[in-house]
Amino acid sequence: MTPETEIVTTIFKDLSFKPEEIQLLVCSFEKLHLPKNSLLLEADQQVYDQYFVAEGCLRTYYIAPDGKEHTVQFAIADWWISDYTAFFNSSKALMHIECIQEATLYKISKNDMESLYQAMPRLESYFRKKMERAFASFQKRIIANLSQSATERYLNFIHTYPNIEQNVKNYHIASYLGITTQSLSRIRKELVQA
Amino acid sequence: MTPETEIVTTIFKDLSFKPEEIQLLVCSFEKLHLPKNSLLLEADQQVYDQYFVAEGCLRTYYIAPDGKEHTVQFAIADWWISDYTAFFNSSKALMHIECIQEATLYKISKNDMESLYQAMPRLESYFRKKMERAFASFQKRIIANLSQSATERYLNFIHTYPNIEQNVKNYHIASYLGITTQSLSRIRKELVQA
DNA sequence: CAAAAAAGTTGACCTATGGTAATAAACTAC
DNA sequence: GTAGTTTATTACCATAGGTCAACTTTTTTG
Repeated sequence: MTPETEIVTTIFKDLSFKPEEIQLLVCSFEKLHLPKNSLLLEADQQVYDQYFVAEGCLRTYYIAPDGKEHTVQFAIADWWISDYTAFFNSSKALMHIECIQEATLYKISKNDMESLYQAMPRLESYFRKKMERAFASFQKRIIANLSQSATERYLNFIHTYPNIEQNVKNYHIASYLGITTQSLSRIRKELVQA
Repeated sequence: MTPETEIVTTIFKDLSFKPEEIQLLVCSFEKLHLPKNSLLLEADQQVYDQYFVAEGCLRTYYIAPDGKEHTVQFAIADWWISDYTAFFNSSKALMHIECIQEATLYKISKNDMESLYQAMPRLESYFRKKMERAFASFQKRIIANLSQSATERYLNFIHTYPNIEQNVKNYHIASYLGITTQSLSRIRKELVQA
């Protein structure tokens, strides 16, 4: 396996490709390394790309007018990350993306994605299904936010994403759950005592 | 225009089709009428279908273990509705779908959808893009739930969905916003006074 | 149109979570 | 290993929104 084809087998584990397809895929992606605490994207920037996380941990967060941060998404190995609202509309980012753990990413532009879809319809199927799963999990999160207490949401989070919990600070988790770090701290204390 | 092709031009306004494609589409959809207050879907039922709303108003809601209802989605003309988590996974519904205003729907099964995607890849593009927009709007809702007060979310709702507001009860809106009817009532009172 | 049912409002009180601030603990870097 | 910085905890008070219960208004139905 050449270093180039590594990209393809890493990102599209479940698919197989003809040599010329591999060539096309390899040309569409760009590998990049990101140090801890760096910003991959800032609000108001034009969003051309989405990123596949090969290694590391990142988060997408929104800064409200009052200055408070709200984490919308974490991403660890095998996840995709971007400001998707902006990416899909080719518009400017509302959110920031921060590297939480030193990361290796594969970047691809929206234009190149669309070309790949044209060239390989089964790729479009693949991403449509990914999109469907992402949609379903966001829907679950909305339900959770509407129906559960902060304690329930926290338990649910550490149960569902144990690999993320290990990589991120408690204040990242708090901002994902929609509570303050102080509240999370109280919740954690109660859980230890119980 | 025959009554059959009406389905196609209603649902896929932006696309054009060959006669044999229209035939295929027409065979895949089933038209149905739904009276006000009826249930289109109940939790625990197997979900095979999604529905295009030609007319009327429906809502998808989740009933939490404590018995409280949480509205996840409204749908008016031109929207699609289902329990998508269950539809995508061909699993059992977590949610209920209720007809709020007498409705005309076009129903299609997941299997038929997949066949259509095979036969017409541009249909898959069409739905992938729809999915992307739905994903983006759910993301915005998560951000709103995390960062805004109940009053802000209410104002945002009536501004964004004036056509829905007219069709639904206040307690539907409250359950969509994640507050009680009493709180919504207080919020409305304050807004009138201000 | 009258009665019944459903929806919406209001008030008194309660609770989960937020805000501020001080402190402690855990990392980081020299 | 110590100083400095970042992160987490704790305490005390404030507040948005929830709960319960009564009441009013609107809608539905015969």
